[in-house]
Amino acid sequence: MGRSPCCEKAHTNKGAWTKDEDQRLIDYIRLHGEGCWRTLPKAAGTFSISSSSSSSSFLIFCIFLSSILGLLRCGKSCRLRWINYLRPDLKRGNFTDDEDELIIKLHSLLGNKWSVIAGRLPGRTDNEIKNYWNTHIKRKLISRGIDPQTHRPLNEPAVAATYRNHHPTPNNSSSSSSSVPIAELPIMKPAINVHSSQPDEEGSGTTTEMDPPLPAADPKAATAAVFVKTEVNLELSIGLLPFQAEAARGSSRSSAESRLRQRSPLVCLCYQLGLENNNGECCRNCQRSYGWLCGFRPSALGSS
DNA sequence: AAAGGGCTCAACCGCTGTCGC
DNA sequence: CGCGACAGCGGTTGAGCCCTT
Repeated sequence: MGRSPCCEKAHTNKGAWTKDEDQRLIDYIRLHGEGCWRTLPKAAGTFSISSSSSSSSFLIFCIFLSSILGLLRCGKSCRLRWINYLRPDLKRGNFTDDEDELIIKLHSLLGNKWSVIAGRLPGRTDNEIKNYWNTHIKRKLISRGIDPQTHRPLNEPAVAATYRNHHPTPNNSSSSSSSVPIAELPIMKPAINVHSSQPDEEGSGTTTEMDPPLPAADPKAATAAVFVKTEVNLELSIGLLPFQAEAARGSSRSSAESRLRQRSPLVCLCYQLGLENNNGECCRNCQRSYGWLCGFRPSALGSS
């Protein structure tokens, strides 16, 4: 179950925004800046009604106000409208081929982390990229014979399929009994040069290389990418650790972490990046020498 | 010209993570 | 430590547009 809706549906406008509503929102944000989306609508002439705070007098006031203004939008709707449509730095128009390729490469690295991908494409929003992916790029990849989810050939050799059956991923969870040496497997080489350079000052977002690192303002996105000047082999193995084994370690972790642990199993990610760990350290969970991100939970890679 | 099927994209919904009390 | 409020994310929906018949 999620949280209760941020507004009472009966008292809010839905659907397309009018120019008047847009202008009201722009004026308010120009004056006060972004943030406090829940309180913004009231101040801007639209308003939200929290189900927890709607006293009857306030409700009557809201209804009275709405009859005058004819505007009712919840804060969430305001935020979305601003971010996806009204923001002055938005780039309008078609995606360029370079942007296409960058999106494809970023998606192959990050999956459906639209907000992180959008962070690498100045002037584009996560919603826009998500829509564009679903309507254009998916088809483009399929026409190239590439699976848009796995970024692997649609009718790839049986050997690789067999390997993945043995090493299931979220996109491929079936099982098989045969085994193939890792060395024989085709390696997904995105041929992306990931540089350890300075932040993207130009913000052009038009390069087909994934050269500049993610902006410092987006540290989680930075975590998700790899900043080493090399070609990256993104073969990835994921192993689930039993809770009991973890509990046996008897670690004294924070309550927040214990709460997190209740939600998701500990995942050992050993990135076979084609890079040996310089320090020669081993992952304590799987004993692989090239693991550098081990023993964290899937949410640790989250984008928000 | 009309019908209807497909496509696009703005907006909504449900959920998670974080923070403050 | 538990709970509620909030911001933000990704998936989904549906109105309107476009194209074909």
